[in-house]
Parts: sequence; structure tokens; C-alpha cells
Amino acid sequence: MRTLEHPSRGEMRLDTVLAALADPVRRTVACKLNDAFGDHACATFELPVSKSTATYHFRTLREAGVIRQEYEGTKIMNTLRKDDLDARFPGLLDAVFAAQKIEGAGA
Amino acid sequence: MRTLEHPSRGEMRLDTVLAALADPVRRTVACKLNDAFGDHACATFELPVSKSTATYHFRTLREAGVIRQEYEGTKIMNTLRKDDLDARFPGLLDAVFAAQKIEGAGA
DNA sequence: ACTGTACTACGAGGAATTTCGTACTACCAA
DNA sequence: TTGGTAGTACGAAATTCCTCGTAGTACAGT
Repeated sequence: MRTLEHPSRGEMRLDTVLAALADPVRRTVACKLNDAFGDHACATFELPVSKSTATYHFRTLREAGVIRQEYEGTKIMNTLRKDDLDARFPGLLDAVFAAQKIEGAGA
Repeated sequence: MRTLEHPSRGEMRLDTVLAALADPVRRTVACKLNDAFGDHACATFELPVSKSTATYHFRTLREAGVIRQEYEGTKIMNTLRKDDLDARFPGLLDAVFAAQKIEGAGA
């Protein structure tokens, strides 16, 4: 059974979380996880980058503490660590997601 | 009279704002502007970098729309564009500042 | 056992970021 | 006008980030 390293709540660093969310590809992933219920395999995201680049972005998000990744067979299921992030940095995630929607909609 | 370029509210990009705030030196500047009243010249910040590096960070913040810079004699007065940012990306700035205080205080 | 699927690890290239020193400009004050 | 102060512009170096292809691992299904 393969497992992946995740930072604990206390280990999450604001630097790292903001840098993770500053990249458009990674923010797209986080936003999709926030909008949709349940878990989602990496392959279901249709990102505009190659598979190995996608791996890199998923790892960056995981190491920042933004997402949780768990093996399920050959797939990796991704979930947003909303509870943990809300506990650590209250309101941050919601503000970023709201901002993303604003920018996506208007000018 | 020298003037400096600033993005309008609508021109502010989430990518750029988050990237600007992801850097610890720049976030320190923004936080200090938020805590203290009034304007503040660049030289008053005591940043752990050289003068030319400081210039670079101030410019990055200005071009992202986080701060406003206006000449006043030979000095440049810096102000946080809180109104503009709150209008464009509501709650984002407050969440980041709150997070900064949490990280500074606790673990 | 074989095939396919999902993803990773590694190495490498190119782009962007951060840093600095030096030289410079603009302004104020004496 | 001479000097000091505040900050910029430029070029260069170091580092980090993003991207990819190739090769490989782990698991599921037949």
C-alpha cells in the first residue's frame, strides 16, 4: 500500500500555500475540487499541461497542504483539505475561490 | 513631477496579487502598511535586503496593485490599496493578514 | 502471465524570480 | 552651487520554477 507525505495543520506555511495558489493551473485544480463533491483522480482534470507536469503541480499542492492525495488502486484520489486550511488560515481559501470566480466572470 | 504606473481595479490579476503576497518580504511590507496609519517612505521599512532589491519588491507590489506609490519630494510614499483590493477581491487581503498574524504568533 | 491504466521519478532545458553592486537621477537644504 | 538623501535603472549572477519526454512502478482485469 503506497502512501504519500502530507504536512500537518501546524506545518502548513503561508508562503507555500499562497505560492501554490498563485499558479493558475494549480488554482484551477483547487477550485474544481471545491466545486465538485467527492474525490477525483488526477486524470479527470483535463489540464493544459503534460502528464508529468500535472504530477508536479499535484505534488506541489499536496506538499503545501492544499490537497490530500490517497492511492486507490492505481489511481490517486484528490481531495481539498478545506477543514485543515480553514482551521489554519481562516477565510483564505474562500477568499481565493471567490476571487477566482470574480475574475473568471467579469473583466 | 514624477509619476508611477498603477493598474486600475479591473486590471488587477489574481495570479499577480497572490504571487506578490506569496513572498515574505513583500508580505511584510503589505502587513506593515495595513497595521500603521498614514503613508510610509520606502526607507522606513528596514527590510533584510539591499536597497535595489527593496526597489524591486516595491515595484512588484505596485504593479500587482497591492500598494500605491507617489512621489513626495525625493521620497516615495507607499499606501496599501485596501479599498481597491477589497472591491476587486473581497476578503482576500484580510484573510492573508490574519493568516500572517496566526503564523507569526503560533506554531 | 499479459496487457492496459494511472501515475511517478529522473534528468534536462528554458523561463522567470530574486539578489546584488554600481552608476545614475531628482529633489531638498544650506 | 555644493552636498546629502531617496530612490531608480541597468546588467549580471544565482536560484527557483515550470515544462517536458522517457523510462519505470504498482495495480486491475482478462
